[in-house]
Amino acid sequence: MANLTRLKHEFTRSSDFLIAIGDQTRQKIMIALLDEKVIHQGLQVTDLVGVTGLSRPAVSHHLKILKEAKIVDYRREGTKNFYYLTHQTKAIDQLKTLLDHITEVMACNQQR
Amino acid sequence: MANLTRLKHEFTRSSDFLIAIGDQTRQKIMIALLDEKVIHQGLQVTDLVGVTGLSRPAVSHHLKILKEAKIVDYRREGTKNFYYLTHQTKAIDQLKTLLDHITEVMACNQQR
DNA sequence: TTTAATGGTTTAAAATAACGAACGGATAGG
DNA sequence: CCTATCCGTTCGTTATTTTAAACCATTAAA
Repeated sequence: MANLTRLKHEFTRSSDFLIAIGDQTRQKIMIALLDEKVIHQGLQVTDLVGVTGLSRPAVSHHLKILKEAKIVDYRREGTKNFYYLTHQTKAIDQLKTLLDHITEVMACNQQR
Repeated sequence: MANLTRLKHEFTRSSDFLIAIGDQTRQKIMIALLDEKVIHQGLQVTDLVGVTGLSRPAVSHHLKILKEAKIVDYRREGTKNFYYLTHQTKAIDQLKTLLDHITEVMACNQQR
């Protein structure tokens, strides 16, 4: 009962995140950002254009979505914007919670 | 290095699942199916039409996507199709693995 | 066999998302 | 001040997704 209401909220809460990370282009961007452990100062939009093979406006568009999903953030330096992953695990944790609850409810149904 | 290659594959592997569960209508369908713990014999398409407020072809379409993502399956009884959640946790587990690895790589970057 | 119920598929329309060309704003360097 | 660099935004186009009307197949019931 309350379980399903909770699930409903958790689905809603994780929707943006799910949509954000479901897209192939955005996955490429995230992987590139995960990769920059050497540089560790963020990647410029121009760099990500190279990674994705898309135009700058397209990349800019995806970065906006990732930014709104709190997955990335950026820092200005002159005219340059350095994008990096917010090292927040909040969205990840919330999604994990959702997945756990789904598993839980399924297991509960399973046994009867 | 190999970490990122692995992540890339895991992203690809979970893509269908992410896209499937990111949609609001499909979330409604899944919640309805999770709810049928009393009946526990599956829900008919007509039932799901009521739940979602959409037309039958639309529901049928979403069920197809959920079916291809191995999230639901169905059983025929005469002219009736009873849809239920495959109680497979494989896709869920794979996604959890992905999330764990992301967290891992992020933590690794964090410390330097 | 005829009629009703159930539901998948095809088709076409509508809504949404993704995309690049062109533009403009801000900053750095000369 | 002028020029170049970097990047977001606007706009119109294209691609993809979502949707329902119409159609067809299957099965059950009369």
